[in-house]
Amino acid sequence: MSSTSEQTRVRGLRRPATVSDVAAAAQVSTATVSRVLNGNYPVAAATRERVMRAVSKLGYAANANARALTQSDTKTIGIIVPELVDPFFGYMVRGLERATQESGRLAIIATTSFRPGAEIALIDRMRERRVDAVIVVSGGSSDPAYRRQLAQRADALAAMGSRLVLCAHPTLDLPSAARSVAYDTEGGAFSVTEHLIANGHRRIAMVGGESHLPTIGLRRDGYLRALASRGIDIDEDLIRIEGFGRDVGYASTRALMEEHPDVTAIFAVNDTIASGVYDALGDAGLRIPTDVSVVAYDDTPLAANLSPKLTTVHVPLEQLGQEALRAAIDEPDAFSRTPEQGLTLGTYLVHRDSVAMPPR
Amino acid sequence: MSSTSEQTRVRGLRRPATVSDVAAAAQVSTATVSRVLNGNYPVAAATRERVMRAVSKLGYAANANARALTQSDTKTIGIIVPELVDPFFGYMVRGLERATQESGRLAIIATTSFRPGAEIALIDRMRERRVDAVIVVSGGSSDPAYRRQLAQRADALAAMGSRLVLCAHPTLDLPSAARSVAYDTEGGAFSVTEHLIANGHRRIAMVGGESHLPTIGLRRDGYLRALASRGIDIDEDLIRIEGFGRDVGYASTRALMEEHPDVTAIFAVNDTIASGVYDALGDAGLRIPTDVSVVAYDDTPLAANLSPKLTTVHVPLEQLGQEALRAAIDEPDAFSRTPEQGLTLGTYLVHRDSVAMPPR
DNA sequence: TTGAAAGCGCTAACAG
DNA sequence: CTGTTAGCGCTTTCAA
Repeated sequence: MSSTSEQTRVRGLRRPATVSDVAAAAQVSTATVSRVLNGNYPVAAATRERVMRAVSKLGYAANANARALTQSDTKTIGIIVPELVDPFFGYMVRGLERATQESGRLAIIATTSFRPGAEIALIDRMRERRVDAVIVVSGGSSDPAYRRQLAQRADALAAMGSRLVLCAHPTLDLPSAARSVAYDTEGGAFSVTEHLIANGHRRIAMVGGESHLPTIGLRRDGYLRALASRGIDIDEDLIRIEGFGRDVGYASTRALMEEHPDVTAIFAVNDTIASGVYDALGDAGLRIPTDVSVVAYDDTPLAANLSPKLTTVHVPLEQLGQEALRAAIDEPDAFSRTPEQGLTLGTYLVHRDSVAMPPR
Repeated sequence: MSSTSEQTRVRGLRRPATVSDVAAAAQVSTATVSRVLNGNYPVAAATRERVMRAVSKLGYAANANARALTQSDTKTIGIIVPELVDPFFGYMVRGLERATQESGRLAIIATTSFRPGAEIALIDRMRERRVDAVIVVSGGSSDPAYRRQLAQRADALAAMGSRLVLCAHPTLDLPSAARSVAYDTEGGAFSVTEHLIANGHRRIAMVGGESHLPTIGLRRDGYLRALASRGIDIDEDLIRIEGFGRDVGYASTRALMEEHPDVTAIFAVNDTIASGVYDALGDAGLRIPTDVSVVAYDDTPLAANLSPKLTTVHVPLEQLGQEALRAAIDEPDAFSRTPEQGLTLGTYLVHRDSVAMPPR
């Protein structure tokens, strides 16, 4: 009881201990304190000992802000993401955050809740913090003005020795210092649609998504290309890009099957939508995959939990995050394996139980 | 093309602009620049104009680290959480992060992946950053040594004008400067069990969780108290606290129903476990709620997506996060509505379709 | 309304 | 091996 340590006894807003305090307590100079703390310079064992004792006695914690002032980096990464709860973003952020900690850094994570303009504003706030890099996950829009702003921020960051990395983000298509780590969105959509066609389907609908989102555009592109490559007519009425969420998947599917009972397969734009599709089909008395086949995109845990288990496109979410961090901190040359526009990770189809041949 | 701005033209690691640069460009002193930027001091309109022009010309972004050195706060909150992808933590972090942004701050978010010891280490790293407060979400353990360390950190933070807030965390039960925001864990478990009993159930099993986690301990306490209060014998063999995850819920339930076919109701320790219970029951040819009733805890979106929709205990996750942030930044007196140990938010039962009277 | 100068806590020459 | 000192970029008295 009587040995309560110094800093716990003195309650209230006292000034935290500084190098000088430690130096005084250990009877050395501040330079010596700095040296033992950073361990990057020879110091006599006895001295070191004395300093360490003082450090723990005073509960000293070096002021990272002061340190940042003299160093070129801050050991901080900025991460901007639309939403944290959604597993699509969640897994990417997980990969990102873990890699950040492994690199000895800490992550400032900020969400935009899809607010337009929020990304740019947050990049600026992170630039003030002098983060080693800022990583913008997905989101964004195809608006040219927005892309121009992003490119401008990329250059501003580069000018101060930092970096902008786009993760699972539509390409900027603009000369800029931004790096980018993406996945093969269009290709995944192509192969999953192709898979349906190979199974004999011709009347294939596409459900879910927001038409202004670049990612969705790419998924549709892949779908269309697959259809076209097999000479199947495009029926625009089978494309129901009417929003996100399970409910939307449900409603769109109910309407779709009512109007087009000849549809034998549905490509849900992501796993969540697919679960709505499942419900709608069930309520309409249609069995999966006997009556209608269903495929989706993302391969979140949900896919394996649906019944029948969902055939879906696997996106290497966590890996995307890891690679984005590498792109953020790697030396320029180490990253040179990705010449210009950046790295693109492959996607692949995970075959499960939601696809069969169409009923006759 | 020719009007490329200054900072975009000069590529490479140039030193970012400073107040002095701006001052020089605007022909004023650094003090004046600081004053217009902070807007907390009268400055002639013309001067202000000149400064602002220089700011945008140079692409100046104030160095937050330097600023932190002269200010008492850093506009940064530290958040430590076991995992981001899990919706239980996800929603809390969402509430936390949003409230943080609304308060004009940015959040450093770090995950522990349940690594023992990681929390303490991360608190220390955040203390170096001089965060305005660090919020530890859930996790933890009932280990006394750990609790002592936490209490010590709480005091160390308080000593430097910061603060430690425990969110949905077991109580420290130790005198310390830590604040705490929790939910009525035991009460929720009590009422959901009580609900089952009121419906006529006597053979009520409990499935899922890790016995060393304090939260699970409290959920079991509520369950036991409800049983005891109605004079129902406790059968330890109906308590299957064998781990987390859907798979565990499945396996435990299969074994349970095999050994105790007289069980008519199952209390799953959370929604995820419940989905495993659902599957197991289904595979065993048992219908919900006709043959066996199921209830759970958390009320994540999953609950409403299961069929039949799951009756579960609602936990105000996002609100918990918001309140934790309030506790983190509120003036001492404003927070005084929570006298000592902190705030406890209520839980309540959400009645859906997974409970019925037991079969005869 | 503006400027000069001190100082926040730390690190990195540069001397000894 | 250790100490002195000069900043890093900003805010803030104190004067003008």
